Amino acid sequence: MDLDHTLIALADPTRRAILQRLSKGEARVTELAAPFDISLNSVSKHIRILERAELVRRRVSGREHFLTFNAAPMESAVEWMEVFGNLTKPVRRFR
Amino acid sequence: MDLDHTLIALADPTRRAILQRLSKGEARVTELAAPFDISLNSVSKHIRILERAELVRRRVSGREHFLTFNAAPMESAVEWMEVFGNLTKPVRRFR
DNA sequence: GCATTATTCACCCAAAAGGGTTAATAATGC
DNA sequence: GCATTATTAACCCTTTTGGGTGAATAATGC
Repeated sequence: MDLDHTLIALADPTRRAILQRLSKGEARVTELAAPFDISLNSVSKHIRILERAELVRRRVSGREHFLTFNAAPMESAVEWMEVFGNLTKPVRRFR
Repeated sequence: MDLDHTLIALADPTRRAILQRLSKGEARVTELAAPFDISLNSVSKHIRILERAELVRRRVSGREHFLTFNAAPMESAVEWMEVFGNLTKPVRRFR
């Protein structure tokens, strides 16, 4: 399910940090990798997982890959959780 | 982080189904396992992951383990996502 | 053309996840 | 006491994850 990909993508602190950075505006892979003490390659793999979840979109321009944040899947996840939360509250019928 | 445990726990469809069931009221391990075509043991492992995230609480009474849903971590996760979502909207200062 | 830069690909590795089976433990009913 | 029931523990197996390195590809600057 989509929700799987979204939640898996969000369940890692490095990926959440990448999203935090992207929420401030688009960035290239190298820029995203800079603050982390892991290889560029490793960051690239995280980005792929974020792309699979469609939380990140890629625009290639020449040799540069610009990444942007896409909130939609996160909004779906929130919605799912909120519907869920309501299930736990008793439904008031015929009030 | 706690958020890690919460999101990891939520990122599996079997575990979400278990939570759905628990949102309707407490249940024993065997009752939870019944609808799934996987071993009792496997369900037991899923429950452990849900407990680690504190999405599920356990009350042992004799040989029976009663499990209940605890929404708090999910609410934290929603809150995190909503704060996040707001980051993506430009801040309006001095209006 | 050629060195440089940006990024991915193809591997290797260890740890965790998700599944299984077969004990082991613990409480219950008689 | 003893069979039954509820649950976990201890293993095994495969796939995924998260990390690495080094090579390959692709575009740029000159």
